[in-house]
Amino acid sequence: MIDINLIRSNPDLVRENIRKKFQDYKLPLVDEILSLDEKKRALQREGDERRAKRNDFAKKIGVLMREGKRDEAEEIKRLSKENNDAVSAIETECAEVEAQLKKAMFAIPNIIADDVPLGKDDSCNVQWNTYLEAKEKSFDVPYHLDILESLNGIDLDSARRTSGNGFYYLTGDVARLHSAVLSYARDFMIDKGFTYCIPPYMIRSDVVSGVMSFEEMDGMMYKIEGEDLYLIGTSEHSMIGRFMNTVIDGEKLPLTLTSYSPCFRKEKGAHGIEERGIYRIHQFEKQEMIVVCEPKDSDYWYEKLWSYTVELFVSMQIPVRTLVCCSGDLADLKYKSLDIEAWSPRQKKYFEVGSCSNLTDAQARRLGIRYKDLATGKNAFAHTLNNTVVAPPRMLIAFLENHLQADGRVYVPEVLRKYMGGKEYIEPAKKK
RNA sequence: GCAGAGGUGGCAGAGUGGUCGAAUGCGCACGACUCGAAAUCGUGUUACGUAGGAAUACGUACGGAGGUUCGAAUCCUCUCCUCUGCGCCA
Repeated sequence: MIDINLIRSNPDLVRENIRKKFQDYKLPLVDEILSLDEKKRALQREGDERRAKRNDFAKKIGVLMREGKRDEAEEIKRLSKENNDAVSAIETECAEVEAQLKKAMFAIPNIIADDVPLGKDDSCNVQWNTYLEAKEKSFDVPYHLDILESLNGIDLDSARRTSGNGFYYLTGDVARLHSAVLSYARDFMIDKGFTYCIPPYMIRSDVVSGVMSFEEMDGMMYKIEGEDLYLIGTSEHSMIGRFMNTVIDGEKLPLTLTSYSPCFRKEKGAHGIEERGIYRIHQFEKQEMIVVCEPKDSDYWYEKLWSYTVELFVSMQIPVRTLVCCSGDLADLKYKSLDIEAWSPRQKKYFEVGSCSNLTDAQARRLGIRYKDLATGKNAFAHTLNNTVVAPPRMLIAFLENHLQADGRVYVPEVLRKYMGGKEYIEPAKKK
């Protein structure tokens, strides 16, 4: 959500931003907002006057009652009642106007950064850089499920019986590798000075509706029956919800946090051959990074955040590239965003393993995340950023494909070995 | 889960229907005193919205949502949270 003052003072900038995002159908919203805003303020002025009157009447009645002037008090009571009817009429209308205004404001996209490339959809995203050489293998790399099976590392049949499609059992060294990657990623971020955090895995509906739209919620969130609780789709939900409607002491900024959580997603409407296996699933685990900072620092942290993920993947010897998200592919709350993609030697292309976003103050304004500015002593909206550190098991696809050897073994990079009992290779299961 | 107690400003803590945005204390800021400090004294010190250049004015907010009333921190209903005891349990 953007600052309404920006629409009041510079509606053309807001319109231009909407055009840049190829959302021309939203252009009428700007004028709609301006007129609703004016209407709301007029109603508020009128309501304030009426309420001032009500307070006045009430005081007078109090005085008259004490003095025992019953009749006069009754007369003012009658006037006050009339006035109160007007107050409730205005309040009802004002609430309606406010609801319309809020709805329209939610639809206005955040102002995007100047350096965001313009484009209609993800086909216009721009490769920024590559890290490590994306080498082709000397042999045909099998589909990740086949690699997992060759390692005796997955049981999808049982998972389908116990939980249905989109779930998995990871077993043996693969399960251990899964944990090893998360443990390594956790320690990696702690070494970068981030505070490790394990958040609630369920959140209330008011937090859910704060962090996402109704459509997103419907498509993603699992609800706990009989409770006002939802399983989180990412730890960002509970990590950002943590600061909802709070004022953070300016001295405590920036908050640099890294959180672990399982993530649960309905993934409504997901299908396709490349999604067979553990690419798109209902349950996965993720190490995330969250930064809450002063506005002047968010550009700095944005660059830091994505570079940490790159560094992490490189240290595990997995080639990655960075892909700058174009204007049309950028979610409405985002100022800028960059995907981290890992190399798939099987598909001979990169695929997404993480996403880094600077939301500037849009998310904070929506959720009421403020900080006390040290210099001015005033409260202001903070900037929020988030980025994936690593999210297995999807990330394991890249891992297995890149580290599979011709003999069927899977190489374990040095940095992970201490989490893998010192193993240098994961051995394939013996054929019967 | 059951029973009891409670949720008020940065903190502690009064206030049980009417000049209450809220006593008092602490903290904090500024000033006086002082060579300087402590102590003391004085002044100030919530947030959000609307109007205004500003001083300021008005409105809203006493966990949250509704209700009663001319008027609610105060009464009623629901709900959330905290504490104490009991129960249950990794």
